[in-house]
Amino acid sequence: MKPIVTFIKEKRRALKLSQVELAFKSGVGLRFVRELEQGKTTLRLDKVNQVLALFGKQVGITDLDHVEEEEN
Amino acid sequence: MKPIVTFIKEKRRALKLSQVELAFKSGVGLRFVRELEQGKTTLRLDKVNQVLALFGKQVGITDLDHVEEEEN
DNA sequence: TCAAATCATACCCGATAAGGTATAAATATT
DNA sequence: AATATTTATACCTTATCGGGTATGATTTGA
Repeated sequence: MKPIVTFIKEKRRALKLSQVELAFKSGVGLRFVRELEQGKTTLRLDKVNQVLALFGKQVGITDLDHVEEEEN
Repeated sequence: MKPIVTFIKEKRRALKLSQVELAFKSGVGLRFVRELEQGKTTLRLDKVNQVLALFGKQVGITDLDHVEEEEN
């Protein structure tokens, strides 16, 4: 399972968006996008979803990665 | 995809835990467990993970449910 | 190599999440 | 039915998230 952090970074760059643009398009603050991409763990769920929605994703339940199988 | 809310409620009851016990075992406040099970969307990510960890789960990326296929 | 764009870090402020607790409502147990 | 357990609602306080912004670092590209 790919961490949210890396998913967002990859997806954003794939779409050639800057953090500023991503912030604007998703309606969150720039600060938030930065903290998000830097792996801050105390973010608010709804804000994270707000960003993920831009990529057709949302937060959901996944297995706890102990050893980690990969995919995607 | 099962919403986090329902997953937690189901899992907790399956393990015959009260909200109080769940709160204690996961190390979050009782209030948090309540708000979590009532679908509050502004919760902090790390706290949600703290609870999910008890069930071997964590928060991750899932598809946005438009029409919703079921499973599980 | 220099300039421009992008990103990281740090500060302040207002809003609110989280915890604690108390009480009421609802469920379960006897 | 009466009681005990569990859950919901409400109030208060503290800590901090999120936004804004400014500055410095890093990356990109001309």
